[in-house]
Amino acid sequence: MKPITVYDIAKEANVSVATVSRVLNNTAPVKKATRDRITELINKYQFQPNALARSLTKKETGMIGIILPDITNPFFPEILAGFDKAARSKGYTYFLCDTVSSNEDNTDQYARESQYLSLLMEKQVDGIVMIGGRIDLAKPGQELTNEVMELGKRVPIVLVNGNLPGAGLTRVAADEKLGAELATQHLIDQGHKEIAIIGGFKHMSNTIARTQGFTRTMEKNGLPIRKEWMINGGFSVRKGFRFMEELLQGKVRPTAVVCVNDLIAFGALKAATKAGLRVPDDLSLVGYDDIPFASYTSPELTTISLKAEELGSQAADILHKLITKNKVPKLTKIVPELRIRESTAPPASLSAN
Amino acid sequence: MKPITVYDIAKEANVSVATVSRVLNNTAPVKKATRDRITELINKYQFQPNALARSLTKKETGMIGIILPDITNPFFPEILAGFDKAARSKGYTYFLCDTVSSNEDNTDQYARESQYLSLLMEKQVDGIVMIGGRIDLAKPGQELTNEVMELGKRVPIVLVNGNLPGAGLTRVAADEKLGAELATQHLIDQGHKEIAIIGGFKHMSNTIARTQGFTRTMEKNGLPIRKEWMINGGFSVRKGFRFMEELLQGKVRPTAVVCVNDLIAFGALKAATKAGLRVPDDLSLVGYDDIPFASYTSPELTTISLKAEELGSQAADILHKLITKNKVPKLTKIVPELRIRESTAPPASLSAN
DNA sequence: TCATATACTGTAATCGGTTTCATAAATTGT
DNA sequence: ACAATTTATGAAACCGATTACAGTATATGA
Repeated sequence: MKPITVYDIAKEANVSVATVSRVLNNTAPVKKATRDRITELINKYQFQPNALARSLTKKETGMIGIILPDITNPFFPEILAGFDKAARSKGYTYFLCDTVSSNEDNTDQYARESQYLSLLMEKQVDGIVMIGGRIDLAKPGQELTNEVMELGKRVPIVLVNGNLPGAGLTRVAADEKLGAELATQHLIDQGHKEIAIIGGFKHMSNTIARTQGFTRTMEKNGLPIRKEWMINGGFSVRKGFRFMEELLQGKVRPTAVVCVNDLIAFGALKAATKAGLRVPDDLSLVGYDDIPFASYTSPELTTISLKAEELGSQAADILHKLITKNKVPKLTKIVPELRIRESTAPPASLSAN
Repeated sequence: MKPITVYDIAKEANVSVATVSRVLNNTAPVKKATRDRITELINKYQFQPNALARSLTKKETGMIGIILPDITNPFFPEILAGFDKAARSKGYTYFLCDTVSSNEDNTDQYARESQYLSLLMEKQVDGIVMIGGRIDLAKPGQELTNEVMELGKRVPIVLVNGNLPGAGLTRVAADEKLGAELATQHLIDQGHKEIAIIGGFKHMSNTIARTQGFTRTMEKNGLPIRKEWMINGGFSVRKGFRFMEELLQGKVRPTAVVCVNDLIAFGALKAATKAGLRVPDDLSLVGYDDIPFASYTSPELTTISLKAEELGSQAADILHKLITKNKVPKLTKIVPELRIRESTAPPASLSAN
């Protein structure tokens, strides 16, 4: 029951393997009669050339690797969907490498990235996409940077929504700061003055950028920023719940809060609801990321779309260009969009007027 | 800048490639001095053996393929997380093959499955996992069945949550009917008598099983089933919204509804909320799947956990056994669990008593 | 008609490993 | 001290394709 090979086909067709290979790849003219005879055999035996053997000589595998933190976080499947579509249309298949969700102790995400990186090299992938993880760090360790940088010399790498300062790698990224500015300005435009921002980790670049966008917009509008209204320490619904509780315990309460991501916003929504507040009547909430679930809640969540699909498809396009030795910009910025839904409204003080 | 090979190492170490291979795989004794010399060179050059070449002779790649409909549907990432963990611990890397989310016209999901199937064969994967798609059909076409069945003879295949009757393939599946029974009985236990069921497609096996569980439980409890309270035609939030609207327009309204999946439940929740109903006070809702979001809404959704992670990890374990020629049961059933949260309560008529 | 392309095909090398077989060297047992 | 193992290593075949090179047959042109 051995799988059949070009040799089997060649023998039965009374030609050499070279000729079989020629009709397989249409790489040189073959007499019609011969070609027909061969194609017929190929169909008869459902012959499929062994991709390993082919890749070994061709030095290209049509495989790429995508490394991301946690497929269970709904933001990533969105990116992946965009990536998948674009990658496939170009003939690539990809390995999914999740560095967190399969990790019980959660302690060595970066080690896991390294493992995957070298695994992918062994598998001879044509390119690698990295999303999140070490590239999300505000100040990644130099070793980590070097490791990826070295690899970048051997195989095309695209960084999505992150950076390794100094590594000089090609990136595709949402304009995080702009997104936060959009969110904050939207609240201000509605009349809010007492605005808080919650969620994220202060050692992560996206948190920093988003916070910066918030701060800058507040300042630009001459609004005060209260330190106790800037809470971080996580990205989860549970954390969002806690942060909001904390906010609600304060003597003065904000009338609106910018959440560093949608999950935090959901947690905040729950906490607010539980405390008897009505969103958006008593409190406005803006999320960030626009995961699909954002439009499933009631009220539907006003949020910032990072256009995850586009992020993914751009990553694939750019990686492809890199692989085919085309020139690409060092940084492709995706501009985020405000998605106004139901969780934001003018503050009660205003509507009471 | 060519990548270095065993030959390079061999030459510099003054040994033959065979010896290098030996220390690489620990497959035969090598004199300590020689071994040290070689390992040192391996480290020096950061040598990584080419997996293509290795796989070509070894006839095993350590790669598996996982085919699923839509990574954007939060149920699948859960499965994937479980799968990932188990698969990796056994040394596998996997190709993610999404048959829907990257598909604009959505018309040829099955064709896509076929393409992926043959692609995976070319890539010489050690095994394949299929989730959803054609295996979810109540009565899949014979051609589809045959195709997969034939493939099953050449490479191990595990079907997750689905079936191809007659193909005799190994399966891992949640007990769909039991899940629906649990959900329905829970509502009945709370005192509900007027119960509807919404969502799904009646040509799909899971919908059929879930509906059957519902029907059977209602009958067992001597409760009537109204035909107009059984609505299907989709799995999305949008559809759930519509179905619930439809339900609410009827002269008689149910006091509880079983939703064929969580997304439908979210839609139903929105529609109910919009109509001024309070869940669970005025209406109880049970979901199905227990996707992560289920506990993010308020009220949190009572639902049936199919234990997606376990489904995934079992699939990986079983596939591994198949690959390593171990015996496995034809069908591994995962028993679902009722997760009681906040969307169910006794009907108003009762609490009014 | 003869020189020159062009069409068609085969031989053998190659990709980068693993593995069988053979052989030499070092141990062991008695 | 010598046969019998065991250790250590190399030469070469092999996995299943692609492809450079070479050669023959046919076609085209002057």
